[in-house]
Amino acid sequence: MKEEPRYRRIAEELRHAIAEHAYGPGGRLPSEGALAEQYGVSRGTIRQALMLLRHDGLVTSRRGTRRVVLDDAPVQDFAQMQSFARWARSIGEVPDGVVIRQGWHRADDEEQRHLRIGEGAQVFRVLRLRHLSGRPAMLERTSYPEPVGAIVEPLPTDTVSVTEFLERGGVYVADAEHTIDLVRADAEDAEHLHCLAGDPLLRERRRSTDPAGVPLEWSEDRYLPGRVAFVVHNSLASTPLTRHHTIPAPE
Amino acid sequence: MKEEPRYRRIAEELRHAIAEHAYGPGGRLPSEGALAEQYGVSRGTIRQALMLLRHDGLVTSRRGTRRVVLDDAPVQDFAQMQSFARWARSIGEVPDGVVIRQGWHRADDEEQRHLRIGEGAQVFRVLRLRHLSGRPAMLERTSYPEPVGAIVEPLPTDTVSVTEFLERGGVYVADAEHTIDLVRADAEDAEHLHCLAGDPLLRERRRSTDPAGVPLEWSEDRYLPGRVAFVVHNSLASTPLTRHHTIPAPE
DNA sequence: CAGTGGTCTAGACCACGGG
DNA sequence: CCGTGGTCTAGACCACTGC
Repeated sequence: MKEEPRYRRIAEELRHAIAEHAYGPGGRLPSEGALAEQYGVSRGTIRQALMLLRHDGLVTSRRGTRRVVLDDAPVQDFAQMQSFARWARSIGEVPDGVVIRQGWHRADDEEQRHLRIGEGAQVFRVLRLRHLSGRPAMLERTSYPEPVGAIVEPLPTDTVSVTEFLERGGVYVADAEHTIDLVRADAEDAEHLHCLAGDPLLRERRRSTDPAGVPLEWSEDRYLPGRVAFVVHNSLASTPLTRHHTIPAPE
Repeated sequence: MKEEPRYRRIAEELRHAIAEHAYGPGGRLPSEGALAEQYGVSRGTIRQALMLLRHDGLVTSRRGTRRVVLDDAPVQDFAQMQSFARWARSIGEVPDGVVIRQGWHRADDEEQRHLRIGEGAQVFRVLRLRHLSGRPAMLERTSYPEPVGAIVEPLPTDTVSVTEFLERGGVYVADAEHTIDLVRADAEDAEHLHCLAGDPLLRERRRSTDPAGVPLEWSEDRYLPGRVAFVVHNSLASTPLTRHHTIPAPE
């Protein structure tokens, strides 16, 4: 069992206090000094905890006044964003996953670029259909570089959570970059998602990396519209969301 | 003129050094101690600077080894994400905006909730069409609460950047929450974006707040597909991106 | 004006990675 | 084992808000 650092545990306590409306919404948090005394830690540690809440958009912070509690609490952690199965369970749905096709291939240009691998390298491609409580929700095309692919390959095709299995194998995701846009269903999408070719889908392309910055997967996920939305919090303190121009592809 | 804090200026310098491939990609940054000495500041200040780069996904960080430079540099700041005009200029396009309709109304339920205002309150609604280098790109339906609406109302209808005007009026955005999903064009969308009713559009709903957490605007922006994508960086260190379940609306 | 959060310092100890 | 970043402390001064 790992011991979480002090500031994370404090942040967790404050999260719960806020969720139970101990202060607001619109209410004011105690001052940093008061919290430091209350928890028996230094002000610096309290500030680390509050920084976490700030990045999640749970509290404001400005010089001169106490922090103000915002009403909306987007309570979701990195693990839930990273794993379809975990996310589904957290919203009370039953996740499900079926491999439609998988195999080793020579990496194409896009895979070489996103997985940062050389020209001759092999990747393990998996086409997987995801259900939410029995209904098709998303079609996932994932490419794994050699070492990760070797771990994924022997998995049963109805494995619900690949992420959780990889973690047991010591593969941890630390960072992910997501690109969200819109795409039209191709014949394969249509077949598995039970829609028509040409129907619009919400697309999330994702590259996940380990703590050392080494790419672990490159995935293109296509969601049926109307069942899922992506929420991002952006602020002066940290700006993880950017808008990108895309060249109209000739397709 | 405002003096930027030391750690922000250092982060800026490191950003440039990285952009000019002084270390990588894949290279290692100097140790925190070395940087502290080099810049003549304490290690804590260096850590603040590096934290900024980490949140943007520019460098890794793990105990035991030096930080590693990642190759992709998403160089875009909060101001560019917040303002269509600024963003357009930063990618070398000419922004343009035309008000199609505007006026005061009683806030509906959604506006009351998102702008955190009472039942009788008035909002100023603006329907604005945005161009990128002359071609329609996005249709924007924004609601401003009373005080902000009063500032926006007298603006000429071809004002390119409302955000920049508001800043000159002392209205600063500090936080924004974005929800991204897919929607079908209605008759009005189709007319102004030159597409067909029913065509899919990329939708970004946004609430912006000031440093005190007071809502400044609630907006629903609909983008023509293929010209824009949203990019988010997510990590164990901060998780601003979440996936949300939406109830299939009967509309 | 007093109280707040923002910045910064100069230390300390520890957990972890890699040789 | 050494060097690294992660955590934490106990101070200090300043900028800003709100009374």
